[in-house]
Amino acid sequence: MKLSKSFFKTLREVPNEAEIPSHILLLRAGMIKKTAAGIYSYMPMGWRTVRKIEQIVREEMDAQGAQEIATSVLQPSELWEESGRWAAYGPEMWRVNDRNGRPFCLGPTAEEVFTDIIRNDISSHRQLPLMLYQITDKFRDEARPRYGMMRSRNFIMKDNYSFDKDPEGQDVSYRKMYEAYTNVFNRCGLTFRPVEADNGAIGGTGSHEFTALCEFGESEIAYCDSCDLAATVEKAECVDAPADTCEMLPLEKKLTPGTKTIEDVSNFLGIDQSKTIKALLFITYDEEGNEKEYVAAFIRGDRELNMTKLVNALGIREFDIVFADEDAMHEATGCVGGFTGPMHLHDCKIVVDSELPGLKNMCAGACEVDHHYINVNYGRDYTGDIITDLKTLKEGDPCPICGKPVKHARGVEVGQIFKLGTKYSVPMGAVYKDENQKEQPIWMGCYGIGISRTFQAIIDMPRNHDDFGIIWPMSVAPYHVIITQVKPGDAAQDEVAQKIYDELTAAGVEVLWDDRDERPGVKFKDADLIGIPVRITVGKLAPEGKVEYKLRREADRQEMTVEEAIKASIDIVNREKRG
RNA sequence: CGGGGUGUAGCGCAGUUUGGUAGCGCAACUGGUUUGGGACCAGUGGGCCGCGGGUUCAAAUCCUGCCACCCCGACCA
Repeated sequence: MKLSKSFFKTLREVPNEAEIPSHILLLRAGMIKKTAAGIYSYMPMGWRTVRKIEQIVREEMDAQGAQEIATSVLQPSELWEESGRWAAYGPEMWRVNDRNGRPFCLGPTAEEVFTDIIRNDISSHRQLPLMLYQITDKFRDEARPRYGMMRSRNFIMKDNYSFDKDPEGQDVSYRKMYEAYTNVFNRCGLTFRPVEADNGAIGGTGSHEFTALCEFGESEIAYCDSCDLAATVEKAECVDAPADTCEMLPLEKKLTPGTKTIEDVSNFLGIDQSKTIKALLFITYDEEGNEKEYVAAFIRGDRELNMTKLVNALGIREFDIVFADEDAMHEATGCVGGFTGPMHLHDCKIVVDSELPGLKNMCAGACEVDHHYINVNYGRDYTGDIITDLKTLKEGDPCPICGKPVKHARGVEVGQIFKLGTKYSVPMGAVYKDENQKEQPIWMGCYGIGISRTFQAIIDMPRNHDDFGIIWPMSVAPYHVIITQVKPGDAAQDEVAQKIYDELTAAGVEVLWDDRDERPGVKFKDADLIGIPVRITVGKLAPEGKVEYKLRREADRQEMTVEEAIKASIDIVNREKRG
């Protein structure tokens, strides 16, 4: 491709819509353009990279026996009514009506459509297992699109669905996808970790998130250098503090004026925050949105509550619980803002963190203004309706597997895999006949890769950009080699550049030829900005049959003969293009 | 959805306080000189000043309603 003929434009200045390096570089390099908030268009150079990522995904999916299909972005509401998700999905779903007023949505995902597709055609155990996938636009009306393609409202997603006879088959499919995803992200040049994740709204019984580590990520993960621990912070288990072995002391009420926070009361009484019990009050709602019950959660004063764990313990949906105004709840439950404790509460479900029963002689609110109890003990002074781990695993806390201090990292979720069980097949009637002619529900898995998010996440890796621009890994670079011709029209240079272009192209190398009538500085800056891995400069050495060879990732430049440069290019491209 | 901010040429911005009919840099176009790390000179084109309503002889500027976009948070995977 000759750059002079390409629809191509770079920006010298930073567009004010962009905040983080990867988004700035995508815009400056002319790879994408914004069409509306969270909605982007891909320009030729950017689209080439997207297609390369898709190709890597296709190769890895096909290698695991998955077959590609394509479904419409428009999905009828009936299918979602069947699974129960038309009501459950909420405002994130783009809903549209056809001319007769029939409701449709722009697909945010496609469990229902795929289940519908297979349910009529799968009837025998002989047809299983089966895996189908697609790479299509997905739509989610995000409350707050952000960071370019990291959180957008319209994005490209590879989604696939596995259909198996039983849980064992489901596990096999799941492991295949785990492997495929690991290969995909390695080939794309991402630094990532597969981490255990919560199943969330999708449901099911097991999940991993593939998180690309980067500073601006929205996911927080906990991991351990000494063992295999890697989990989202929501999912990570927490080790209970060791149980106290001391004797229970007599309960005592203390006057603690104005000490509404844990910090205040621990300072006032001169005790450590880890000897206090913190109360958090909530109101939950049923599926119709009516108030259901009051919930009081208790946790050690220096811990942080993990909402996901609380929601799972209560068996409710995440958006059916809100923080409560404790003072307003006084009449109903006896709690008192800032002084609520586990004693004297009524008409209120009490959830106690799993380590509290082992901790002796704690300090807790007395449900009375300006008073706390000391020497509060589980069993003797209070009990809970549910006892479960409610803690957020914090950096430096002991690892739940090996006990060493855990680390935290931020990252972007580029893929997630789920075991769905029969969550969709049962309500939607996706069944097969087993060897004994008995009808059985199909066991499903679903697996997603955010293609457009991966596209940006690659750039966000520190190794894939610098002050001058993008540094694409060979596997996803829009072109492998850029020929920077210093003076187009110069006979010797024209001849050398043409020869390199022809020979590399013939060898299967993708070449961008900068033949623009620009000053050399402009061409060098643009070549660095768009991040082509290999640059061959054809300039004043052309009459001697020599060129300059430089890798984007490395600082040094080498003078080479034309033949040497061609060979070096072919070698490195063949070595690295698979990723 | 709550808080904050911004909308002026393709991009980055000034002008708004104190109303007087729009400007700078980059980019584009023409001509010339240049040519190995974002050149220089001369010239040219390009604006519903986010949109609507109001005040005024006169509005980018003042008042008012709306919209869009960005950031923080809530929410979401």
